[in-house]
Amino acid sequence: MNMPESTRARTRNEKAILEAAEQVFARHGYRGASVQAIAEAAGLPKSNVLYYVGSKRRLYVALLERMMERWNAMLDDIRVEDDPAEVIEAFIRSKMQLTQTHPQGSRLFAAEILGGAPFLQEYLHGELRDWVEERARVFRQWAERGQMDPIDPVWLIFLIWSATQHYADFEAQVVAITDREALDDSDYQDITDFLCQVILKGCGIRR
Amino acid sequence: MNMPESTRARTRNEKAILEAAEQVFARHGYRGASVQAIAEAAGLPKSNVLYYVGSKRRLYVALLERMMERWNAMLDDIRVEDDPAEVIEAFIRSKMQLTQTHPQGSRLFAAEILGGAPFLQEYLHGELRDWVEERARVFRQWAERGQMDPIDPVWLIFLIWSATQHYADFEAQVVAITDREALDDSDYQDITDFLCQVILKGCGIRR
DNA sequence: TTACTTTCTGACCAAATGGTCAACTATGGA
DNA sequence: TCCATAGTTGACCATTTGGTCAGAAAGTAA
Repeated sequence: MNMPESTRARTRNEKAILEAAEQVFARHGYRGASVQAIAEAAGLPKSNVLYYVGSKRRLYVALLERMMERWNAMLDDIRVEDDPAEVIEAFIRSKMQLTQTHPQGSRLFAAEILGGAPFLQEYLHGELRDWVEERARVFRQWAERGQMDPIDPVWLIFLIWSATQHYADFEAQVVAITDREALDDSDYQDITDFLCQVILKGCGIRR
Repeated sequence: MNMPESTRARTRNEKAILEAAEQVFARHGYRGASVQAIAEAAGLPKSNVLYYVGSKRRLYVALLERMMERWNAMLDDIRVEDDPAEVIEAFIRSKMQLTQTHPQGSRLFAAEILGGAPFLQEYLHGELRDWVEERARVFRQWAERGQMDPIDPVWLIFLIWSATQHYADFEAQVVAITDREALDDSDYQDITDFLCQVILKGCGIRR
């Protein structure tokens, strides 16, 4: 990796800006975040941040897109012939891993939805909805075959999303109530195992 | 109710302000909300809003306190002799009702936690933590008696909180994916039944 | 009516907002 | 070396921010 100094600085700064911005946007939402605060968190002058990202709006959109990419990378295929237990467990585990590895991104996403998802309407109504319906179809077939209870698949997907997302979005609450400084790997292991157990059993899926 | 005009106007305006503020704070968080926007939503001049509430900060705190009162009103007592199925089902149902009747308040609360809960540290570490531990103790005894599976009670409480809260906080997502304009009473009935069924069964609670 | 209190509001303020720009300093290839 | 390009930044701008205040308006009680 023998890069010219200029591009090295560029990538370094861009990374610092994205990281800082994700933090600030997650904490305060789009309106509540200030370019000044982001610049300070990145250790750069405000003008320099704007030189790199163009505008606050574009920075925000770029972060949302990065998060959607991570999300999409998680969403693998599914077939009726697959084993329900395996698929749903893998689903819970990968969603939980996303939460654990990108809590800031999770919170950024949450803040966007909380605010009425003004930038994500298209994505939610398009790609994501299709993905949910595709899964739902398979879940219903599993239920018909008696491989799981006849529950509404969409509510099940929301249950998994909410239960996992919670540990990023409500981290402050979780940490306060469990009297920890932060959740560590073994906590996340425990929680993931707990969720797999309760949800699979709750849906009548044998494993 | 024959009130003098002055007090009638006062109560009317205060109500309008609280409602408008809950909406704006929920949508944009503390920093992102502007007194101007709240005033417009309440149909009053900004100066008038500040005349009533003193400051943005005090308005925000008053709203959080109102939400905590609603929350506390929901949290009833629990004893080891009670029936687990009944208690947990009632718990899920009352939490869901809070979500349904006060979605703005739910979102306000969520935004506060997302931002690191700067105004709620005390409450989370005090009252709420005590309440959770009290419940957890009883859950553990139920598990020992074989009335439910030996799961971590705190994760269970978080599961119920997250799964219910989700339908207020992520309403924009739910609405987009299910292609509705809004969730109605029968939707909430279905979801509540679904959650009771899956969670009770998932915890090995017979009913 | 009069006297007094409460409600209301436009004008105003210092500070912060997102964004522009001209001037400056690297950097890297010729 | 020289030059063009890229990176950097403080000064600056119009607008918005939360909040104050003087005084107008309206209600209340005698």
